[in-house]
Amino acid sequence: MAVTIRDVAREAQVSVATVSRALSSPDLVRPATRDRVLSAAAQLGYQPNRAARGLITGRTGNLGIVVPDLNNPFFTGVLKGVQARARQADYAVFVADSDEDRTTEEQLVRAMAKQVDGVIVCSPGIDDTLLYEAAGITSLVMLNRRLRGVPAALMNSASGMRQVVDHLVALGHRKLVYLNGPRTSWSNKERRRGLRLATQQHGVDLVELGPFPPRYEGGLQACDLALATGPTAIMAYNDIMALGVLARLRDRGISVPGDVSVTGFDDLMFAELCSPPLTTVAMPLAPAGTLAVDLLLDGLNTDSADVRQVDLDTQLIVRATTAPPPPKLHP
Amino acid sequence: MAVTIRDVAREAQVSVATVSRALSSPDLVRPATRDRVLSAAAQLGYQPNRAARGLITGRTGNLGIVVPDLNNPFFTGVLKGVQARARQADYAVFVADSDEDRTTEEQLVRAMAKQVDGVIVCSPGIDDTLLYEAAGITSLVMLNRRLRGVPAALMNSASGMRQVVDHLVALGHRKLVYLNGPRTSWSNKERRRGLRLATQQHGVDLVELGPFPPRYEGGLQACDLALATGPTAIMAYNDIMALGVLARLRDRGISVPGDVSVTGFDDLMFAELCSPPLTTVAMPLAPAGTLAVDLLLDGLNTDSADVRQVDLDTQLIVRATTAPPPPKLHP
DNA sequence: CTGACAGATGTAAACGTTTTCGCTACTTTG
DNA sequence: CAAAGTAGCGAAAACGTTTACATCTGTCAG
Repeated sequence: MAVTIRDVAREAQVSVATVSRALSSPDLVRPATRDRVLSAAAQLGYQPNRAARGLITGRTGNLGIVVPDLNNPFFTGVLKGVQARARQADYAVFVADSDEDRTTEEQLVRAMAKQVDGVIVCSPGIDDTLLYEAAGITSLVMLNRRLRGVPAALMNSASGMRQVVDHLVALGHRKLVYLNGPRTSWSNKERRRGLRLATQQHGVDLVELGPFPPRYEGGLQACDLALATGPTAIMAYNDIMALGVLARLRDRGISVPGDVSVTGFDDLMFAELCSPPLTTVAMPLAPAGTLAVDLLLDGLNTDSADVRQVDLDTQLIVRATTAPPPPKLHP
Repeated sequence: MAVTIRDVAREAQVSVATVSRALSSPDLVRPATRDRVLSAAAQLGYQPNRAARGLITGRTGNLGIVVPDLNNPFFTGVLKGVQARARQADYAVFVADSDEDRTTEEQLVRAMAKQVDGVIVCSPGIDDTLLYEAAGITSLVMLNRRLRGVPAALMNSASGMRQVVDHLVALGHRKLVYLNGPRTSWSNKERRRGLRLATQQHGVDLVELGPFPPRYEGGLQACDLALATGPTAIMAYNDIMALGVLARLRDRGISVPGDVSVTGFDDLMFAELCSPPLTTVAMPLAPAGTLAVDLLLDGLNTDSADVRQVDLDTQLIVRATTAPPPPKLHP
């Protein structure tokens, strides 16, 4: 049926061992025979059977990524980076969607472990203990989550939040409110950390609300609570929530950024397209994806035991939802 | 290292053959021994090595999907369906992003072919001949594209477009303009087909413009051209273009839906969230994904040579961008 | 000239399954 | 009761690689 290494061997008048060597470690065979093998392989259109190779080497040439929701542009952004880098390294990518469910998430990692050389986990939710357990089965790289002894590709949310606060304070805002995302999320913790530091340093008021579901509806709900605290700027956990805030503000006839400023986080596509365009923090999604792959491959190829946790920079994108606060009515 | 079938055999006091049978064709072994094997396997945490199995069966237990752009929510919608159905059937999913590039698209299909039992192709761009060639290497299922002899999961765009026209005509619109997407796209052809039929039948005016790039910028550009033809309703090829149209209309101070109605296509997330919420056509994305997997598995398991091309229904979603046209100023 | 050594290649074992074939023991049938 | 089938199971071959080991040739040092 398919052309095997044996066919190439016959065509090139050598043994299968020589063919294998000529292809995988070329410096072990004489140049003349190597050329004969290579041209024979090319002529027959030979492609090694990865299953057979994997059976003996223990390597699959695959890697996996498990994400909570493929419909979330955040994750597809990193997936895109993962995909591209993996292809360069001649790896194939398994993708699994956990539907935000922790138990299936764990099942997925476990099921993948058998067929991949490593897996990238983008899971705000899943338990530490389960992750450590999974790390025992296969090599792991975490995305946006710090776990002792496990390599990680991190995006510097704290720095992004600091940039937001700096920006708002520079505009003259003194009463800020932050709408929390999920309590368990590492990203939310980081954002709060950056937030606390920056607001304390600037000596401005900060009210924290939530947690809210990081969704449009969460933004709608949070908006009214936020307004009740009388802020001049509302910082949402992410862009989708910010979109909900914007919608609710419009419904209530409150002008953005005239009466109140709004910021998001993530810089998803619609942040640029909504109206007014959203001031937000751009996350290095694709770079984080490629970095995650690099970390994974590093861990596989070098037997050094150093686990690297790399921080990537984030960048405030100023658009049209932030402006100086309105002048005080009763000075 | 890992627990193999031999370990299970020893534990259960049977031969490896019996273990294999107990797991893959349980009715071939006596219930008593089957139970012994199963409990031994469970106790040891045995998981079959898929590479070894694939080596002998010729099946990999994987399937692939190649999409033009992972950042496009349309494709992640179907990917999500694919992923879910594949998992139910105990298949793993390779995903590849071609970055809208035809040559890499072909390379990807070719590279995947070796490691999967079949691949789902969501490619408006790639050549027919290349696809037929690929179909020779592995089993193929097309998404939203009709190709003789190749199974396909199709979404009935024509019907969706008909629903749009019916809706607009019922509101009283008589001058419609359609903004074409890519000429080569099967979906665009289908939408035009439905459009032509419906407008002729209703006897209303239709102006076609374009093709435009199916993006936000395409919508901006198309909007001005559309207005110049004096329509009361603008139908965009897809939601993203419609978003551009809405933005441009707002900039020009034209009220939606007061002065002009706008419709999109696809019902992506932001269609519901933008303002005003967009009247559009919902596409069965996830169902199409699961259908594609079913078609693929059908083709693999049954040796019947019938190729099925299944149409899925689309559904008009009326939101706030459509209304009766403004009364004529000069009657 | 001999021994050792290096380079190039071949032989065969191994990887973990599935599956064909054959064997045994039992059941059915004439 | 003999012949023929059948159910249940084990032995071993096969899948397509990689790689440890063996073999062979030639070169070089002594």
